Amino acid sequence: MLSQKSFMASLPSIAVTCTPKLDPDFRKHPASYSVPEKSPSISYQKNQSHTHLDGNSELRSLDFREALLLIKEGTEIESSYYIPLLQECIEKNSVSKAQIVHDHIMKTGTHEDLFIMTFLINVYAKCGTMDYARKVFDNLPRRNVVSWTTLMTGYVHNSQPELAIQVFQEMLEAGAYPTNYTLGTALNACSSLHSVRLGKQFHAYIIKYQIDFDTSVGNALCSFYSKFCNLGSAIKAFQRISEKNVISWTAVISACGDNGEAARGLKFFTEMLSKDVKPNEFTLTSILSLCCTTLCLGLGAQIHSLSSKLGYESYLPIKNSIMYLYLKCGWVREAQKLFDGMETVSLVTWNAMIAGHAQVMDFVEDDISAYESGCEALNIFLKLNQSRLKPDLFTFSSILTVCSRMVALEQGEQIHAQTIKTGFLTDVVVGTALINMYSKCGSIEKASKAFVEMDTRTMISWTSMITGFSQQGWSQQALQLFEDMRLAGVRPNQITFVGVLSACSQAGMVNEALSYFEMMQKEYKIKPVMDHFACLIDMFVRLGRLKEAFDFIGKMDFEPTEFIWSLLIAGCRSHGNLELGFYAAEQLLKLKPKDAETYVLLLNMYISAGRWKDTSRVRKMMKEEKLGKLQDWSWINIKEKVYSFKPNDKSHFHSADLYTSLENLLQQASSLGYESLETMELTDEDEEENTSSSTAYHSEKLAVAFGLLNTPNATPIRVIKSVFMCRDCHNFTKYISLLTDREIIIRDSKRLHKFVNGRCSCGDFSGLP
DNA sequence: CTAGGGTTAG
Repeated sequence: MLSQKSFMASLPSIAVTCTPKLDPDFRKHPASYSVPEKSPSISYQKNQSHTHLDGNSELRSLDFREALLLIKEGTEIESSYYIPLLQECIEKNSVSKAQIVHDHIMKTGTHEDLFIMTFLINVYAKCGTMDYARKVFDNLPRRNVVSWTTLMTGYVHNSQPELAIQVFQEMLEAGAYPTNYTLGTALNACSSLHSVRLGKQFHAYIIKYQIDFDTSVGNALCSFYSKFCNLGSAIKAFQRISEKNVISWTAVISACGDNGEAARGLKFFTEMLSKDVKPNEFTLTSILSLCCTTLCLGLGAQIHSLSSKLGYESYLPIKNSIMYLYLKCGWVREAQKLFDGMETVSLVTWNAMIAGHAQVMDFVEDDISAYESGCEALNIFLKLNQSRLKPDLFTFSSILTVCSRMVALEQGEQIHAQTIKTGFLTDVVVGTALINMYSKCGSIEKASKAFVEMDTRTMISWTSMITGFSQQGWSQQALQLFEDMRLAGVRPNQITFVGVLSACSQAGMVNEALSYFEMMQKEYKIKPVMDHFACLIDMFVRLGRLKEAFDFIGKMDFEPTEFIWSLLIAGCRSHGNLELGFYAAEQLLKLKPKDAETYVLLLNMYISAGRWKDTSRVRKMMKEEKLGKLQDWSWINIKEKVYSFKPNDKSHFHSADLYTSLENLLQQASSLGYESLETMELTDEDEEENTSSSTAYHSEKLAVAFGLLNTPNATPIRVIKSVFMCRDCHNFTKYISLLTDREIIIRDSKRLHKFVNGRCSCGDFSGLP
């Protein structure tokens, strides 16, 4: 590994020994690489193969050899004869073909030709065989800056940026001058090396020799700064380019996209069009990627038709982006159709499908559809594993997220094993996704182990672990970890503080919560958002300090959301402050909530207070807002099979046993002091089944009972529920955990609940209806 | 030299 120091030491010497002028010949370099317009006769095969030889490689390789036979071995020939053949090697990614040509070149004496040999280096590099590329380079009769640069580029593309920098040094020592291309490649090496310092040195050098106006230098600078999240410098570098080409525009557009400024990227795109710069396939994919982050389906469709017009219709990255855009916008069927119709797919295609379904899980209205999307993602992952392609770090981070959202521990553990085998666990994003998988499945110890075993951690890794501790009710550990994070010099963000404040809230640590709230604003200059206030209000409500909670709402400099009022209402209900509760309910109704759960909360409050006028008013509003009934479903995953339950579900095998065991549990719990609260009407009125039965069971009770009957003793039970848990079920589940000595993990639409020994990790969240 | 796919939230 090359140390940065050695390069820094050598920089001044370039400054002294190099003339400010660039190598006068470098500008000829790109032109001489293109195929001559009048190609020699043997090049006809290339075109032919494009039209109808697809899938007939045997015939093709015969032609390839015949082409070489046309030239007598030993006769010196022009390098341009080899170019089409070598280009074919690149297209086919064929090292063996390259070796045949290479052999021929040696025998005909063409190896004296520096141009053809440099091209050969390029071929081996593109095929991923840097050892061969290096050998060709080492045996070159002479070297020029182009051959040095080609070798460097090869190392950068093959993830060996340190060797690229080393070659740069060798080049300087050999007395060659860097060109704009060399410097561009060097900058790319710095990006891959994650070395801002080294890159800035190159920038200084570039400024010194006043070549920042150069197109390829400027392009490289733009993407270099973009990769280090310095969008301002990236844009500056772009603006200094005197002759901006498509690549410059594409670079600045993707810089905006990569740094979360999609709208700005789109502005550059319109500016580019107004200057009559024609977008190429790279530009179009960048724009489509912006559409994905901004969910601009309409623009995406326009770009789609534009790309067809420009002839990039069948270009795979564009197809992948369109498919991903469809998924992200919820057009699952259209995406699936596109996927099914693709004759060639890449790993990116699979990954986009999996990641897309993971996103669909996150935004679909009901958890039932979310669960189905998750199953679909797992199926796609299974199919990918059966294909010739192998999952990579992108696949693993997405699929682990799917497992965490599905609370699918068994699948998650298998994937964990796979990440170890394939070596992808060393990737920090995969590692972070693993932490989340374990913590969302209620295995906080394993999450913590995964965290400890990481080589490097990002801010998100720390945040995930802090949030994980907090969600499991391990407030002390969460706060301790936050202090460790600060000591490690990692800067927390908004989301980190959500975790910290929620930890304080659960532990009822009012003073700590308020001081962290202040620290966030004063020390880290982070503006509090709704989630931070929600944590604090939740804290006061839990403590029964409703007045303070209410006063805090007044301190916010924005309008309270549905969630804030819901917290207060649920709190007022459990602490018996009806007056404040009704007031909050009026405020909430003014907002015309869009969330069916909120209405059900209100409905139940009014029903239990006997306020029939208000009850019918709320029902009317629900109809006006076109909100359907809540569907109470629960799922449990046992031995990779999924069982789903509706309330009072009797459709399962041995369901009589299920109800008997629930009755038993109910009796035992009652003897320990459990009192059934009035059961919340989750599914709203008109359900005769509910009203006729004296003991109505919400779906999670059935799923838990099913789990108890069908898993060995002491096995944790993991259930997902489509709507929020009601207080009665929450309370009853505490007793079940105590009576059966089991861990019961229930993830509802709002939170994670882990019941152990009669207690829940949510610390009796105040938002329980 | 430029592109498509990944991790954190009440």
